[in-house]
Amino acid sequence: MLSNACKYAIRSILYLSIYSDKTNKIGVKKIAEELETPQPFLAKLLQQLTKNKLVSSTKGPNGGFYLSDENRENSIWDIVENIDGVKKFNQCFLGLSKCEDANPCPVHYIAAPFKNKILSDFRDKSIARFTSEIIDTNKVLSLKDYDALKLD
Amino acid sequence: MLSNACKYAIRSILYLSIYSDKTNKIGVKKIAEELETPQPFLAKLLQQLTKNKLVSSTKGPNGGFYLSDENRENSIWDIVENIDGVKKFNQCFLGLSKCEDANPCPVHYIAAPFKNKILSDFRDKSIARFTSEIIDTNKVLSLKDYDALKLD
DNA sequence: CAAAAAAAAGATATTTTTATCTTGAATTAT
DNA sequence: ATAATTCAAGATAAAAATATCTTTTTTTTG
Repeated sequence: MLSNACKYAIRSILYLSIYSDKTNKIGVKKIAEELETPQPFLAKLLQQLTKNKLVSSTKGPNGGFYLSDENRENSIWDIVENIDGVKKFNQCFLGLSKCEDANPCPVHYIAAPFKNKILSDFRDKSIARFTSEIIDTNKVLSLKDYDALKLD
Repeated sequence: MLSNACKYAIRSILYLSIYSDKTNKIGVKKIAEELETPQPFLAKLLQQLTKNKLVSSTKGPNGGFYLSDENRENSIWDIVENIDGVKKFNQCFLGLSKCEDANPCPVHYIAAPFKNKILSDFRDKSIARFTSEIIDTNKVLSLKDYDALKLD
């Protein structure tokens, strides 16, 4: 459904949303370690996300990546669009080119409600809101993170 | 969630379940045309499925692929296991290595019920039963197929 | 039996995804 | 200013998924 790249991107942004701000930037190395993702690959992703205004960055000592208030107004869906494109997400679970209510594949009525739920979760909430719900309901972004939150 | 290969395989077997039997075998060419899948790729897949007893075949004139009664006792899940393996299917929607109720990713409680529903649909029904439900509820396996069913 | 048909097998090719490496540019702290 | 730090950019590499091609084997029909 989502590529690795997209999963990394989503988790990175949520991570930055929780742990960074203008005065507390985080380097790729740290992010990659915390989320247990391949570092150079993540660097490329963050580069792309920065170019597309989903993430902010500054160079130099104490530089790194962070989410600005504007960045936090975006949605998870914006990330998906940016990395995978919407096409991939909308594809039929069994690969039919035009699976819909009128000519549903054998699992259409199971898959469609799920997709709609995910979609509204991804599209209708800002990163800011999404993040506060993560914190409120004790969700995790990585196993390392999980332990960290537990110890808080 | 499922690879193209796996989607092709599932649709092929359902197609064979509907349209073939011991006395009415269908060649790759026909199947690939009907399902709108790449022919040589599908040939390889059917070869593998045949070797693993999920599909039956005979060579020579009037030969081709078909589903035996034994083949129909398998489940869709058997196909998934055979082509993609279970790992892929069970992976966390956001890529966490151990996403579960105890340490859920941000969309775990949306994704998990969906996966369970699909899983029980795939695992707890025989191909035979799955197929009869497809016919009863007018599901489709391809757009060509859709038209064919409409005209029946 | 010969020829044709169709799958089986194995080799190869292409594309996409994932990942890494190297060099350059910007920023900041000293 | 300068050195250290960190991201940016571009090139390259490796792996996986997708797709094709060629040859062989089996079967059937004429």
